[in-house]
Amino acid sequence: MDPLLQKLNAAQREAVLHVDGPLLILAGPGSGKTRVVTHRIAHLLKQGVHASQILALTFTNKAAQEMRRRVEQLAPGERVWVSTFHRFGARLLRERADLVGLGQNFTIYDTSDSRQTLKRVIEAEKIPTMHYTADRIAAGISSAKNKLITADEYQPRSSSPLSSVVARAYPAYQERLLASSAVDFDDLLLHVAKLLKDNPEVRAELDSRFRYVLVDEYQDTNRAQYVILRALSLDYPNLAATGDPDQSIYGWRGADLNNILDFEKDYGQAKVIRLEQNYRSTKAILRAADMLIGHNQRRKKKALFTENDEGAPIRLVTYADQDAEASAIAQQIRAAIDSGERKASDFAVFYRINALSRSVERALRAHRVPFQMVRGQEFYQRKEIKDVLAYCQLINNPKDDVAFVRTVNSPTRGIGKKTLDALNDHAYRYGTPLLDAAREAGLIEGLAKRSATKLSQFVALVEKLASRAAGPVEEVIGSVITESGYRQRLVDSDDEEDASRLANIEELLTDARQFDEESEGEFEGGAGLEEYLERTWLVNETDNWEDDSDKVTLMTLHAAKGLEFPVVYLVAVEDGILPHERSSMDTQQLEEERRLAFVGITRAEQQLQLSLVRRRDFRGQRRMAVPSSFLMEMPTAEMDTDHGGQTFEIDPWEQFELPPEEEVWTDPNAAEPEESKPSISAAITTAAELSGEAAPKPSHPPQPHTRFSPDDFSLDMTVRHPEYGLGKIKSLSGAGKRRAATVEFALAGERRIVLAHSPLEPVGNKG
DNA sequence: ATATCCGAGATTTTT
DNA sequence: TCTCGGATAT
Repeated sequence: MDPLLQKLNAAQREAVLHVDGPLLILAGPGSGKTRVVTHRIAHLLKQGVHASQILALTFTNKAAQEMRRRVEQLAPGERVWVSTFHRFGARLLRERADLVGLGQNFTIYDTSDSRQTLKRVIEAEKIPTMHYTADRIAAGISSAKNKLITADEYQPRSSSPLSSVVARAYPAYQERLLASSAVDFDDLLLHVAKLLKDNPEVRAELDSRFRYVLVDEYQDTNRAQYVILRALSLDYPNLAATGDPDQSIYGWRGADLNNILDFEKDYGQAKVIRLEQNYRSTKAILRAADMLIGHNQRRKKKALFTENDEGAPIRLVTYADQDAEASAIAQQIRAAIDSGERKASDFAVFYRINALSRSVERALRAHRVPFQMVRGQEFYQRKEIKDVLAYCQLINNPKDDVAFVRTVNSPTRGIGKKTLDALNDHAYRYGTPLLDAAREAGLIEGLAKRSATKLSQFVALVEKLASRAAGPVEEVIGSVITESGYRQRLVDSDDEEDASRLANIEELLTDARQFDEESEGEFEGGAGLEEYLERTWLVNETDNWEDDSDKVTLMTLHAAKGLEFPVVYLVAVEDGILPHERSSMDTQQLEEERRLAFVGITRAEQQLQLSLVRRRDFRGQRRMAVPSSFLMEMPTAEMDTDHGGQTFEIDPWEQFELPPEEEVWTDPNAAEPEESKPSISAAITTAAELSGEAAPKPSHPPQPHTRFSPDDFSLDMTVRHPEYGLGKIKSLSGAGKRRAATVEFALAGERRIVLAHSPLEPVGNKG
């Protein structure tokens, strides 16, 4: 038999052997998906398909690297294009930038660059924001872009005040991006999708060039990505999509689950293959995961199974508070390492929100357990790095306003806010980039002579630097930090923070040298500044997560996707955290939370511990925690609820009423737990109480003193809030003290308000 | 131009 | 409780 096919199960083999026509691989967790995809590429090559006809798209750099590495193993020397969606978009866009009105030297703005641009636009154009933050507006723009709605197509919905703000801001923002010859992350996809739609000959050419397109994590594609893939698979519909609807956790970023659910509808005669055998986890772990995800409606059913051992039962533990939770975990890990049973890198701790990492970090530190936290975007986000790179951006793309603003007074050159405001006004009035405006500084009214001179000096500096842009990147950056005075400023400073900044800049030089050396072989005379910049834009820190160092890994559930660990701890399996309170109102969002839990659980190979606490201090407030409703959807009866030799005798699932003085109260901004949901709570004797520690003091809500009782409010009623103004009640839930209303305010948008604790009052009619 | 003070707001974040 | 941004003071 073909050695390529050995060690593959029947379903995997079938997928690998598939050549022509659309293919959907539904790959359960740990089912050998990457192996199948890479083997399939190798098989295609063996069948005589040319490497240049194959395009493999992933979401992360890490995934792309891994895939490239494994293809190289199977088919050495073949140059298959494996890339992230965004990098692919950037490449294509550089070739055809003219078609969408960009220069080919366009800049890619990261999230904070684009946020800054939006703020300046709103300010300069005096766009009324109606109390919406730039972040909210940016999110609105982004979600429109994800849905492939362009600035001139965008229509506000009358039901959403935010959308009318977006309708004003979006075109202005987009115009400014274009004037700066810049794109944001979303544009990399939007422009490409639009380009393919509007230019049939380009589309046809690319469709035929990329005969075989493979996509990873298809469940996470948004509308723009869908359209791109579709455009590349019309004449040659050999699209192979790999994914798992049950692991779709980026709906909030625009991922559209329908893309994968409707694959067979979109691509006639699609072959669907299910990879259902799991090679990663024990039976006990897989069973719980499967049972949990079975509660989702929007999915494609899979019959997950494993030939692995039954394994240890899942542990389900309740601790007194988060410190007890964290130190117990740290202790367990410490003990396992000390006994030689495990090494640190065998462990991972997952949490729903970053804020929960604190206590775990502290405890691990206290127990001297080495750990690494996976936090995206560090190195390139550092101020000094961004500053220096901004000079490079400006050299590469003189229209880049963000780079201009960043560099113009850094190091300080006496160009302050006033100067910048005048310059900004001028630039917006004439629709020119800031650097061009600075060139004619002498002509700007309201600008002091001194300021104008300083601006001219800056322009001269930029021109001088630009004249050297063609050399090796290391030299370019070298002259930037010297000529700009940036290095000198840091050298002169006696702030120790600046010393480390200096070190970081030196590190950047090293990085650039490496880049020069690496690209030497690939391009004639090395790759240019632009390629270097593109790499800094599209690579992030998560890619640098060291999987070879012997440390415990701490990360959010989102970051955990695609990884696996022998032992996994999932903390704070509590109502309001997992599922997150912001998701509890909407079934689709709730299902996404369930998938998030599913992803977390299925990362575990041998052991899994789910934990929760009775009392959680969060945002300075103490709350009695309620076990996650997801726990009821898992086989808790077979789990091990024993904790550190101390047995909990009371059935954790016995329902009980909270004593009145310990009543959970909710702050006005927090969502109320669903009333219809059966409330479960752990009546467990905790270690703290056994050890005689005083019972937690009941916390007191601010005393409600309204003249109105919660029952005075009814549906559709018009109400007034001292802060948010007038609004209308859209829905009501809960009863008594917990009765809460969702109010649509004319100015402030939709808010959820717990009536007993709010100054909300009815207006006029009804009662 | 920098220090510092207050208030609001606070999921998740592949690129 | 903590952090970030805007406003104000020095």
